Amino acid sequence: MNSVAEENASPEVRTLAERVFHQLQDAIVRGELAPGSKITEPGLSKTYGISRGPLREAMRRLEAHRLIERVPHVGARVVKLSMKELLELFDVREALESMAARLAAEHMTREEIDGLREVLALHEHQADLKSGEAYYQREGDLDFHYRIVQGSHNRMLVTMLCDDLYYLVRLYRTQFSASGSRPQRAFVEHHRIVDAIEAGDAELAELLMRRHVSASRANVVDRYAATLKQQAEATT
Amino acid sequence: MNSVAEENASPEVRTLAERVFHQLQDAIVRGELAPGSKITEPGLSKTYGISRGPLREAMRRLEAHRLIERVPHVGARVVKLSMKELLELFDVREALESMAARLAAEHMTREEIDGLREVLALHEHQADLKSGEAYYQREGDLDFHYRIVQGSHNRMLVTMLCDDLYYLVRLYRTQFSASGSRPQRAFVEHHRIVDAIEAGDAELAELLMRRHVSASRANVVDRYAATLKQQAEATT
DNA sequence: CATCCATTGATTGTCGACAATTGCCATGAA
DNA sequence: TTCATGGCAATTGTCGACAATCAATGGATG
Repeated sequence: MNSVAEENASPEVRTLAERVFHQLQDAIVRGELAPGSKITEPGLSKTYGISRGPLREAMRRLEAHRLIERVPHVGARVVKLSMKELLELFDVREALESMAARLAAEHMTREEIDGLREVLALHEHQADLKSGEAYYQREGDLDFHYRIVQGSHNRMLVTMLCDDLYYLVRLYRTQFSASGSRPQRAFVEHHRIVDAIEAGDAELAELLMRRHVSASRANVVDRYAATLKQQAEATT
Repeated sequence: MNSVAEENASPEVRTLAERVFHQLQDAIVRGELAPGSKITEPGLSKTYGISRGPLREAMRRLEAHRLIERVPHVGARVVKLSMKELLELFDVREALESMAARLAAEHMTREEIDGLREVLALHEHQADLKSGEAYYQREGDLDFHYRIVQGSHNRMLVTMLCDDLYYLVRLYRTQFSASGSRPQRAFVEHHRIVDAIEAGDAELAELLMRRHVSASRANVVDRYAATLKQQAEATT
C-alpha cells in the first residue's frame, strides 16, 4: 500500500536506497526494531520488497550513523546504547552544542531568533496544557536545540548534530524510555540561552548551553542511579 | 613500499569493500585523486579490478566521511575544501579537541602520558635536524593530537576525530599545500598542554587546547590573506 | 543566428545468481 | 558426561547484466 503513496520527490528520497535508509532510521529510532536485535539482509529485503543491493547501501549508511553495528561475515545488529556510551554522547553534545550556541550568538539572523522565540512560546503553551506528560515536549526540546545548531551557520556542525547525534539522542530516549525530566528548569535555561544569543553575547550563550547540556547529563545519571537502587530493592 | 606491508589481516581489511575504501581514502588524502575531480564507478572498478558492488559500498563510506560528494543519478566528485569549510572544520576541532583535552586530563593513564612525552621529544629532535622542513613535523603534530584524543577514553570522540576529522585535516594540508607554520610556538603550546594533563588540571588543559587550535586557525587565516594579497600584486 | 527539442551515449540504480565464510548441530571418541 | 571434529544450512560477499536517468550533441524551427 505504500509503494505508490510515497513516490513524490522529497529532497533526497529519489532512490530506493535512500528511501529504505530513512525508513530503517525511523524504525530504529522509534524502537520498532529492538535494540540489540539481529538484522538479516534477506529478511529486510523481503519486508521492504527490495533487492539486497540497495539494502546493503542503506545499511552501510546506518552503520556510518552508528545506528547499527556490523561485523564482517557475521551480520548486523541494532545498536544498544550502554550507560557508558550514553554519557560519552553527552560529553560530545556538550562540546558541540556549546560551540553551536556561541556561533549562533554571532551569526543568527533576526528571523531565526524570532522563530526560536516562537518555538519556546509553543512549548510553554503545551506544557501548560498537560504539564505531566512531557511527551511532545521532548520532541520540542530537540526542536529547540535543532534551531540553535542551524543558527550557527556552520554546515559541518549542523550535519554532525542534526544528521548524526540527534538520532542517537532520540534512540536513547526510546531505549531508556526516558520521558524524564525537569521541564520548568529546562524552560528557564532555554530562555536564558536565547536571551544571550539575542544580545550577541557569545561567551555567555556558550557557557549557558554548556551548563544546560551538563545538567541534562547529571539528570540522566541521577535517574539511572535511582533505577538501579529501585531494582536492587525489588530483588531483595 | 607500503603496498605490500598492509595486506596481512589488519583489523578490518578482510573484505574487498573495506580494502578499496582504505585505498581510496589514502589516495584522496594524499592528493593522488585531485580535489573536485569526478569519480566514475566503471573507471574505479577497472583500476582497482573489482566489481561495482563493493566499490559502491566503499564510496558510500567515503561519502559518510565527507571525502567525496555524491548527487543521485549524476555522480561523485572528490571533495574540494573551500576556505569557509576549512574554517568550519577548525571550529568543530576546537570544540571537540578542547573537550578531549579536558577528558584526557581526567582519564589518561601514566603510560599514556609517558608515551605522549616521548612523542614530544621525538618531534623536538626532528625539528633540530631540519628546522625549516616542517614536513614530518606535520604528521607528528597530528600524532600528538591523536594521542590526546585517545587519552580521553571516549570512544565516540575518538571515532569522530580520528576516523573522520583528521582525514579532512590531512586532505586540507595537501590541498592547500600547507606546510605551514609556527613550529616553535606550537611546541611550547604542546608542552604546556601535556603539563596540564599530567597535573590533572582539566580546566587548564581544555583552555590551552582551545587556544592552541584557535591559534592554528588564526595562522591559517593569516597565511590565506597573505596569499590573496600576493596574488593581487602579481596580477597588477 | 539563437533557441528549443529529440536522440544518443554514458553513467548510475537495481536486480538475481553464484561463491565464500560463518555458526550450528550431530556424531563420535576420551 | 564432555570435548573435539566433521558436515550442513544460512547468511554474507561478490559478480555480471538489465533498466532508469541524466548530460551532451546534433538538427530543426522561429
